[in-house]
Amino acid sequence: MPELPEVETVREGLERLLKGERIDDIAVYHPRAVQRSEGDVAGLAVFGGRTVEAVVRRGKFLWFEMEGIALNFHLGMSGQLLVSEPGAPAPDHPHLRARIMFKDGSVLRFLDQRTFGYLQRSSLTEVSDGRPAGQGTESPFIPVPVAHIARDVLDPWVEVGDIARRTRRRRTEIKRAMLDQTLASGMGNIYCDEALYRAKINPRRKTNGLSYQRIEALWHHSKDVLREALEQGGTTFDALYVNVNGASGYFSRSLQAYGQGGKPCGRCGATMTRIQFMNRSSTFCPICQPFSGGSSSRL
DNA sequence: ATAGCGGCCTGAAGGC
DNA sequence: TGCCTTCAGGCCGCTA
Repeated sequence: MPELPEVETVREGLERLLKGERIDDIAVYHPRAVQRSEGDVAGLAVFGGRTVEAVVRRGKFLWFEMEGIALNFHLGMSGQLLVSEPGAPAPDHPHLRARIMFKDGSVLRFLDQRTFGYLQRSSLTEVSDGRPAGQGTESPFIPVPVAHIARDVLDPWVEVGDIARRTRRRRTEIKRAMLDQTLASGMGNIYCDEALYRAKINPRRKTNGLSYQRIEALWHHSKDVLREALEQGGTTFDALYVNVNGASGYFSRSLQAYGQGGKPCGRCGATMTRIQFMNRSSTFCPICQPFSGGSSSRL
């Protein structure tokens, strides 16, 4: 499951290996790998001869700036981007969805078991605040399909106070708000559970029933969780193999809430509760993260 | 406009 | 042993 830290690791690898290179050709092996792409599969031909000017990320979206247009990627649930340097093999694979061949002989392969991921040709549009559109660029231009996605919590231009104020205006459950990519992007189920655990907030608490201070603290915890995961996960990938690996070190060593249902809480020893929530699971400590009032209303 | 929910997809894991 | 069901979850698009 590539989450924001994994996508940023991939971005850094692609930037290091492919920035400045020119695309020769793109081959597509599965129709679902190209979704909502301008000109459909045939439209990808315009990338031939164009240079990768920047490799940019906002939330879990990743794109190449290519001389006025974007080649935009989303890895979905199971996507991988693998770079083979010139002369190295780039073999077929049962889940191979596309190959991007570069003039220098490099090959970028897109693999995706569950085909939730895709690549697409997109026009660029200017972001309203005029600031750099994402990690990896100074340009304020963003692919049209990404324009509605908010800045992510690791974005240097984002202000936690601003996210907190907009969160508090919502009238919904706090975890729903955290997963809403138009409020702040990049928070998946795993990192939401971890941040809520650290902030001692029940996932079903209402946004308007929490103080500004607690919501602000929650977003600071969110930022910390993502930064720590990035620091740990970013060291496990070598230069030749830009990988996305759900079993990164962070997952096995550091998770305190996600996947811990039935196990004792690391703080108080109570049994961690797992509930169904938004067609997925949500795990929390019933003592540290109570649903109603009590100690949870204080910091 | 906004909130909330269903659908997309396949391999692993568990039950019988 | 083997078949069937359940689960994982980000994002889009539909509905109210």
